[in-house]
Parts: sequence; C-alpha cells; structure tokens
Amino acid sequence: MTGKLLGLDGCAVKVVDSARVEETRRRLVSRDEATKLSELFRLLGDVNRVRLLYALLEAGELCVCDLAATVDMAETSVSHALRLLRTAGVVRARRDGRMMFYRLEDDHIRLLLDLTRQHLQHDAPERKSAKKAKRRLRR
Amino acid sequence: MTGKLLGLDGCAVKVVDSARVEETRRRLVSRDEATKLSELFRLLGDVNRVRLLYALLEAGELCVCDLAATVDMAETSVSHALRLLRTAGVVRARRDGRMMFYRLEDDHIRLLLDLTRQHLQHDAPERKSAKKAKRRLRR
DNA sequence: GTCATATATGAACATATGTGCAGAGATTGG
DNA sequence: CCAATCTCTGCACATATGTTCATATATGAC
Repeated sequence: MTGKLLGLDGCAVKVVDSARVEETRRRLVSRDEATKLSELFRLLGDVNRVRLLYALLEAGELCVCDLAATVDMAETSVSHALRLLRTAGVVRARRDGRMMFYRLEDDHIRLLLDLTRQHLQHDAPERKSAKKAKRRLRR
Repeated sequence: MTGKLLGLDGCAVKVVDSARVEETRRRLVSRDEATKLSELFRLLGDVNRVRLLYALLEAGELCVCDLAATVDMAETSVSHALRLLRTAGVVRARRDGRMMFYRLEDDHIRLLLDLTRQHLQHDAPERKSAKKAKRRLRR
C-alpha cells in the first residue's frame, strides 16, 4: 500500500495516501509565507518580549524606562527587544522629546495576544487534569 | 520629573510615570503565565513546525510519512518536531496499526494559525508599501 | 519465532539567540 | 558651545535550538 513520491529535490519519499498528500501540498502555505509566520511566532517566543507586549497590551503606551521598570528588565535589553519587535511591525514607536513611547502596532496583534492567553487559560489546566471538552471561546 | 522605583531585586530603576507603571505591574501577566505563553509561541517559531501545522490545518489528519512527504522533510525531523508539539498539547496523536496519525489539538489552535496568517496577509504587504489603514479582520 | 515497516529516541554537532557591557546618537536645558 | 538624560547599537560570550546519524521500540506479515 505504501507508494513512492519524487520530492522536489529528487529524493524518493514513502507515502501512504498520495492523493491526500498532493492535495495538501497544493493548499499548503508557501515556504516564504511559512518563513514569515515562523519569524513572527519566534519573536513572540521569548519570555521578556512577551512580558513587554502584554505590558503594552495593558498600558496602551509606555516609554522605554517605564517598560523596563514594569517588567523589571535592564533598559538595554528592553531596547534590544523593542527594536526586533519594531522591525517586525509588532510594535510602533513615537518620539516625544528624548523619550520613545511604544505601543502595539494594531488590533491584529492585540487579538493574537488575547487569543493565545485565552487558549492557555482554558486548555492548559484541563490537560493537567482529566482533559474534558474544551470548545468554548468566550471571555 | 523622573522618579525612582525599587524593583523586586532591590535594584533602583528610573521611571517617568510611576502610577501607570504600578498599575500596569498589577495587571501584567505573571511570570509563569508569560513563560507558558512564550513557550507556546517558540514552538510555533520554526519554519518546519509551522509548515507541519499548516499542513495539518489543511489535511485534517496525516501520518508521519505523509507529513514528511507533504512538507518535504526527513521523517526523523518530523518525528522530533511532532513530539515537541504533542508534549505542548498543540497536536494530538492516534495510532492505527504501525502508523501514527496526527491532527491539530483543538479549535483554539486552528484559530490561532488562521488569525496569524490573516495578520501577515493583510498587514505585511501594506507595511512594504504605503502603510495605510488596516482595520478589517474579514476573511 | 524472524523480517520488514513505521515511528520514536538519544547523542553530537553546527548554528542561532539573548544578554550585558561599552560607547554612540539624539534631544533638552543652561 | 557643554553637560545631562534617554535611548540605541555593535560586539562578545554563554546558552539554547534544530538537524542528522545510529539505534531502539512497536506493530504487522510470514
């Protein structure tokens, strides 16, 4: 039942349901898009950056030193982190005098942060215990 | 205008708006929660794992070898990746004979993948060009 | 039982990543 | 102009991470 399929690099790979594989390959996100997706997720994949983002989610807008005080980090680290987030379009900077004020870029980001937090709050505790139905998406 | 605030570690940090900082600190996600959030995001922060997840999003359920064929990876790598995703509760495994079939764990994950993809499709192109209004969340 | 298949695991290596330090910009006030 | 303040950047180091190879487990066929 196991068939063969010639990959793009010419390397033979075993497949079981070649029809479904072909169909999925056609619908799959492109490598470029997948790369961008993973880059965005990787940016969110750091405790300190996450804390900065959720601080901005709560506060709306904060300057670097207040962000540092809020999440209890060195200002240099905050600056490094914010540059990455800014470059990726996750946060936006506004200068006021010698201070820079940062905020989340848009509602999409806010939704993403919110949704993920809900996911952990609803599902993680269930997985630890009896793992029951977990359908709801309320707040 | 710049005040001082004694951090938890006893290190003095400069603050501008100490009231807002205090308020934000109270509302901020806990360190534990932030850690879990970042761990989840970090899992999604890899091109290959992302491609696997979006393959499952399209296909519904696939065995390891078909997943490997779909995203053009070595089966060992796929297995390693799936273990991480499984441990974190992002995917779920089902055994059928000698094969293991994987699927996304729940609708929360599907929503997360979908929302993020929408974010990149709508916002990323705009940032490259003139950066206009980007409010909509349709599909 | 043996063999073949499908997947999982462990270890090792190369690379990527976050952090802190030193110093550079940028802006304000005198 | 200079000094002070707030933030940014480049470099270096320690750690973390993904991938590969070899091997182990598990199931089914004979």
